[in-house]
Amino acid sequence: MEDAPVVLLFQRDLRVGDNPALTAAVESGAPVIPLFVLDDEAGAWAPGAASRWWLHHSLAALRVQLDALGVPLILRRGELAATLLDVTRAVAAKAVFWNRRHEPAAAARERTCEAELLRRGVRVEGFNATLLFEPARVRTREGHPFTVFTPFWRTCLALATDEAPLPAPRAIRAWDGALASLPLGALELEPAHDWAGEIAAAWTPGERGAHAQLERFLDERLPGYAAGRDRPDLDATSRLSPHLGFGEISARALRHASLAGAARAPRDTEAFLRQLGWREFSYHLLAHHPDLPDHPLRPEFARLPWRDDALAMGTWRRGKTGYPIVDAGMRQLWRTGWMHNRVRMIAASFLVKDLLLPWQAGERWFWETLVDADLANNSASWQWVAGCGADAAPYFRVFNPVLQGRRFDPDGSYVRRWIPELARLPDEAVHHPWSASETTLREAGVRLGVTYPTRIVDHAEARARALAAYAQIRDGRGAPKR
DNA sequence: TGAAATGTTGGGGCG
DNA sequence: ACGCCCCAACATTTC
Repeated sequence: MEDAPVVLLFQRDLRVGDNPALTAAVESGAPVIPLFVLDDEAGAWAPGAASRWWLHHSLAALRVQLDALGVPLILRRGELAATLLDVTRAVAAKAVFWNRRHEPAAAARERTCEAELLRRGVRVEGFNATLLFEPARVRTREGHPFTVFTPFWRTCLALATDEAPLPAPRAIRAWDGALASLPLGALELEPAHDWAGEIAAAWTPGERGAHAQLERFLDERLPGYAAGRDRPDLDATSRLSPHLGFGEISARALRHASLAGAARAPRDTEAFLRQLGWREFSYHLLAHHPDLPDHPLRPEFARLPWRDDALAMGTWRRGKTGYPIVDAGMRQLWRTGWMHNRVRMIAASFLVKDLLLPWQAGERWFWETLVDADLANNSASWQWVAGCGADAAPYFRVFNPVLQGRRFDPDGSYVRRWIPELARLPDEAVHHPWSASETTLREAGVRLGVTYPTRIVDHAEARARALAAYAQIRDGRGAPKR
């Protein structure tokens, strides 16, 4: 029994570098069996279509890396606890190592697994590989969870260290028994139709792709990041979010790498770390408010008179609202599985405020279509936009899609890229084609209502409607003011 | 990590 | 020369 193996359960940590559970498993001296379990019964927030596409390719990449280290990746499909019990029994494993997940449902599932495994005499060792600051670690002076970002992040920064990431193991001791694995295709993660064609061209899932992207970011984009990150026309963001989401690279490695250049570009480094901070804050909120994905943190928002308009919802999803910056974003999302963050805010504000459709509907669409869909980030951000979150934008803060477009896509190149039918409009008309003259439209080959939709709502009217809806709930009485 | 409405000020045109 | 008005430009308040 001396040579009983240990199982290494991969979750959202699909990497061999800076992987604490993997390092501990290797250092235990026992043979290591790497295992990934696809749990189709993982509940309402099981990965969406875009995430499943990414997961497929990330697992393929992980398998290649593990093969090079001398161990095969075992793939299974089924309920997590039952599968772990099956596997540990079949190989007589003495321990299971994993990096913890922090989503409440996933964490609860892990606790069940741990109890069941312990009951059968299998040791469990859990690690943190996902967050810089686990939710329980950061507290106000009163000992409460934070509800406001700025003091939260200040407290984190006071705790912060700059730990170097763990090196990848040079080799992993293989188990010499036989253990069946499903072929990757049997997980059925890839979409049936060719929806992913353009997504595939835009990304390289896997740990190597993640590090290549990080190097590009540090060299080319970190200088100027603070100012450029809001410009969807510039390709000035890190584009690391899906890699980070699947744990192909760790937040710790990102912090360490960006701090190495902090002296050269302190403001830009700080701005980048701050984005990691928002992710930490989202996990903090989710951990302390498990129903964050489904229910507004400010309960009165459940009484807001949201509309039920499937037609408008479809128009938004397909990028046919008639507001170019919104439509460009929604089309970028559908075609590449990603949308620039500034445009996410604009498109989200438009759904919630201009269309008065429930934020959960937008949250669900993003969940299905984003390759970087992350339960904490997605739900916290939608609540922020809707104004019902802990540290949310006030509800009356309504983005004007024309002004936002002009400010952040000044020559309209982002709009032109994703809405080619508007490409020939002059700069001053590209963000509001409805106010262009007949001549201008004709010369640009634009026929409103034919080649490009007429706008679904008038923003000024929609804004007034949203403010009126908000007024109904703000005093807690349900009666309109005045 | 807004925008619109409203208020204030000061320069210049003009009778 | 003077007062009046207009209206940018900027500041403040409100949604």
